[in-house]
Amino acid sequence: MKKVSINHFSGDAVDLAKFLLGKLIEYKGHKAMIVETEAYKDDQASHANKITPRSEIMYSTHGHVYVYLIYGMYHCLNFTTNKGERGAVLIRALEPLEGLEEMHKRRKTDKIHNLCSGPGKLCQALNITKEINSTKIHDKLKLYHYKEIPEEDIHATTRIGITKALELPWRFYIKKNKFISKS
DNA sequence: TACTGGATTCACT
DNA sequence: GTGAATCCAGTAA
Repeated sequence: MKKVSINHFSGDAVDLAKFLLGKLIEYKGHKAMIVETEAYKDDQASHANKITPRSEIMYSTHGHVYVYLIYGMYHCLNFTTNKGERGAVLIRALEPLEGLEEMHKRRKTDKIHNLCSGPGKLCQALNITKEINSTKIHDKLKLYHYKEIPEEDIHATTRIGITKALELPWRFYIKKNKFISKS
């Protein structure tokens, strides 16, 4: 399998969000395909809106892993992008491929579609924690080309920005994929 | 130093 | 459909 080049992470977050669909994540012996993503850049509701020690990585790097804790209980996996500008792509759902037994154990469920169908769920299933925050892609978490997703199979949704009349962020998912999140 | 609230999930009704 | 769990980054003082 061919590694995804870091060069892909120097462009716009929206482009990257779309590009990442169908790519394969390998981490700690687990393999899973990305089926749902969300792009963040100028949205007031996102960490990308302001430079802080936590979000600094989104300004200063591209092609890095950005993991943070939400609601005190769940981790969210992001990739930084947009060289020279703020931006990140949140991974919202995965299709599990290998390492399912451990995923079931961690998630405490026997339903396969409940393993990685949400940002918090997939981090729990793959044991992704802040331990890999700010590491480079391919350093600990690896990313490979896996499946080409035709344009017509990609669904894009928008959300109106909180204070700006911008349609941000852009959420992308693979149509008819049973592993996408419900929300 | 203290307070506030969130890029979520799950149990319960 | 609603609310609780839970903790730390960000902010104000």
